[in-house]
Amino acid sequence: MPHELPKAYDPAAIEEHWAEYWVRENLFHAAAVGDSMAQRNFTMLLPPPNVTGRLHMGHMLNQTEMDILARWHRMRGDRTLWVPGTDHAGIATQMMVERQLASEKTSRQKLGREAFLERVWKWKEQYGGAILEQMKRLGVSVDWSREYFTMDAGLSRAVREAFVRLHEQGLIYRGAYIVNWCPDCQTAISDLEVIHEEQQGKLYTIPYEIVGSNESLLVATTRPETMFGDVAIAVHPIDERYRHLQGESVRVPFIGREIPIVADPWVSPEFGTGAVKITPAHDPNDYAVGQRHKLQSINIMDETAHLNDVAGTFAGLDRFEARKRIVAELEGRPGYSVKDHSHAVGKCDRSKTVVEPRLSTQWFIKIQPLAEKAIAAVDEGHIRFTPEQYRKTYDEWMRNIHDWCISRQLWWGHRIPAWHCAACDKVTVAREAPEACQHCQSKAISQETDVLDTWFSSGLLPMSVFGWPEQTPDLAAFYPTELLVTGFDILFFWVARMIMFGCHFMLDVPMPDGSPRTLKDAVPFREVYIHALVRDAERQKMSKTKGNVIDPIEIVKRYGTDAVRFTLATMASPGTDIAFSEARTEGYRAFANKIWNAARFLFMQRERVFPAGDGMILGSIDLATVSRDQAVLLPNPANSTAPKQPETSDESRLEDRWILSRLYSTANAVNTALDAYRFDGAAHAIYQFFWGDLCDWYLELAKLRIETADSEEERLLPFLLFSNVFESSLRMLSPFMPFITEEIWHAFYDGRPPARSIALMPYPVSARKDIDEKAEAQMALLQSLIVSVRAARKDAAVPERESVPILLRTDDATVFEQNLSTIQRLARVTTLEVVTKLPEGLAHRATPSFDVAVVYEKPVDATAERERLTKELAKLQKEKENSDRQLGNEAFLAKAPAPVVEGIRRRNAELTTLLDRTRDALDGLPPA
RNA sequence: GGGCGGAUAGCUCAGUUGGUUAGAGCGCCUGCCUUACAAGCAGGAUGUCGGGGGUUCGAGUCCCUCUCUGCCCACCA
Repeated sequence: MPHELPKAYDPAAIEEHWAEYWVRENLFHAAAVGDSMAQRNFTMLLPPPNVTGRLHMGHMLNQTEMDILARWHRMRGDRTLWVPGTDHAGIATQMMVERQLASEKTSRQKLGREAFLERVWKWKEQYGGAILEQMKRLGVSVDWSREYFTMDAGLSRAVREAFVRLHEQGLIYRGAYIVNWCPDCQTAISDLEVIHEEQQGKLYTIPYEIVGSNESLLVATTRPETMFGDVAIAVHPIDERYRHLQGESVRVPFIGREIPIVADPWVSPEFGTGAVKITPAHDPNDYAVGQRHKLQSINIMDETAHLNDVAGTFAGLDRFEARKRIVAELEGRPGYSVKDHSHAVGKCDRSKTVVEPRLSTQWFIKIQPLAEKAIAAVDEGHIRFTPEQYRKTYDEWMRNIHDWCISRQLWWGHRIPAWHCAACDKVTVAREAPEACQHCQSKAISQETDVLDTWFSSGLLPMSVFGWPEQTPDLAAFYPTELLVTGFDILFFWVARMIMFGCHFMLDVPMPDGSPRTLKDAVPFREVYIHALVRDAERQKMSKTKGNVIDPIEIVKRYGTDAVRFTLATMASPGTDIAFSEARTEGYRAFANKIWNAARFLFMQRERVFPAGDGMILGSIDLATVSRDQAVLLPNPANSTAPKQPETSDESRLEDRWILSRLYSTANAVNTALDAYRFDGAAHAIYQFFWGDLCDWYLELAKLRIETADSEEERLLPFLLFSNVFESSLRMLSPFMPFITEEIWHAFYDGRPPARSIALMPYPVSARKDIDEKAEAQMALLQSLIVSVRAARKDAAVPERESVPILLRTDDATVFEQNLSTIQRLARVTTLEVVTKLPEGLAHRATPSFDVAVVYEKPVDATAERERLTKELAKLQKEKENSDRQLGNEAFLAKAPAPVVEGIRRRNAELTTLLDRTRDALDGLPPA
């Protein structure tokens, strides 16, 4: 039974089936062993989505790009591995579960650490897979057998190993420093997690009473509530205004503590009053000043940013409430003033709470030694960025890097493998829980309660997913990965950290052949492709608060995954954000529909050419690996009784040679574009070829040839050729539109496909010899004539179905005479007569190579024609003038390369002809 | 404060190392239900390439400058 496609293309009806099929067949599994060593690797890591995540448009763009590349590489024969997984997302997940607990009128504190963690794991099991399920629906060609979670046993072991090694190497230290504290999340966060927002605030000038004087020193601050932590007032050493006060003291308002006036060059005399309050426990600059002057630090707030007892009567107040009260009480004091002041405020990336700089004991990575290798890796070209500008961004950041605060006061995450001793107060860092303190052997030890920053574990992924620190076959086979595709938003969070960790740890792992590893092979990936942001159709950033978030699954339901993928691919030009437009998607659904219907045409013709019942199956004639001439001659492997195929030669029809040449040109364009991550270029080339060349021209011609054929042979050739080109096109399209191509491809082979999936077939490639420039040029001429005739017919208002004679004036009519039947069929022409002069009054078109007129009794609309020709004439004249000017320019003739001059000469000659003909035609019109 | 982008047709965007007539999709106009497809076919209109200056035989493309706009980084209270 020949395979039937339903009349209407319905993505919903086919996509789910194939999505499941690909997973079930484990189609995209890559083995670490067994493959030929000659094979090239193509390995990528999926940027792990948060377990709390739902798929958004950014994911879909990222995954579409990765999937196109993965499928393309796989079809080109590379050993392709794409590893999926999810991230435990410390803060996000903990907050999610805490919210759930709150709705049950309980809290993590009430549950206790252990019960809470159990609860999070339960939550993870229940909801954590949602995003992966969504990915499965999108059909991404990942290796599901290698799916990981960042808190899996193996990956957790890698985290401990990395921590312990860094500690042993003296690159991890613990101490009290000013950190970014989020009072809402109640944990320290890294610099990267703080987002600075310009804000309209106030600058308060506050009088501090000078000890032993009636006068006051005026101090400007944006944060009056921190005054209780003041330990000094600083002025610039050479500031004349305050020189006499250096060494004196002032009293902190409200609490009356005496603090010294110190001189420090960090103070800028121009700002505010030139006198700065120093609050080491709550400001990084002040902390530095405090260190220089050996001042103490006074912490005035608790974890929730409420003032503590130091604040006297203000104790217990929230920091902002305290500010209000303080300001109210200062109101009216002599010297006190307020003015507007705009400044950047740091907020917690997750909770949007204003970050409180706070002195606290945390764990840090001494980052400089890691950064140096990471800088070298990129400098020496072991890692390439696309677009290239990100290399600079990366470099800039890496060179100005600060130590990384890696401890978080959370429960969900990798608990720091350090044990505090109650006896000697020292810390034991170990891979596994120790029996006793390594310093004093006391058994009174307890594990550090802090967990690690989530990015610590994700930074290790390129190693840990392959089994590091074990030297596994996977690690040997797949490290380093080839490519990382990601958004710029996690360039520092993730990309930079992976590079630092990879370059640091992997140097110690020998190469598979036992030789020592150098930086070149220690890098976690060789290329980084940074993609754009997906915005809404109005170029607005998508956000929940704006309510303009586009749910990819919704869009996919309406238009099909293939159409959405194709939309993203065509719009993905590097460096520019994507304004996602449904109108565009609608257009590409139409494209999918076009493919669908071309397939239906093919299958209907197959029944006609090979009447039902003879079991005729088309062979897989692989145009990718055979030359143009062989393509048509290949025997059909599926049926030895296949009719003898007609021979092709130079006398074969123009359109046949042309469509093959176009197929190869397109394969070339697509491969070149994908090599440079130009998804847009690749998608456009395929679109143009499939619709513009194959369907609009070749299919139309083939259809007419099959219908009017006199013999079996005449019918067979266009059909087989169309069939082959179509099958090649499916393979070419497959990475972009995996679903529809899979469906049609299986139908094409009528249930007996040469492989389990089109995704396992070879990708079309081409060589220069496959491209027939002569055929492409001749066909272009022929197309130009047909289009001209159609246009002239329209001018003359010839009814669509009526055929008319045409008159042609040309120097060389060979191509037209050889392809008369093509012209007759596609332009509805009866006879073609070559003349030396066109009669006046007929609808006509002029081109550089020919003049053509349609013979039709109805006269042309003289007014409309005059208008058109006048406009045309003006345009030609302008171009002619330009061209004349250039050719009259000695400097141009002398300096411009010969081909350019030649081109302009040729064009100038054409213009002369065109101008003459257009003038003639205009003169030939009846007077207005 | 430092750095990086963007400005091309009504809309969203391409435009390779400067080189002949600046392109695509959508939208728009006209005519067609031609048995693969009206999610279609055929034909058509549309641009002082943000402003100004410069380099060059030649600039959408290179340089300077201005205007508008987006983003990243940053410890000035």
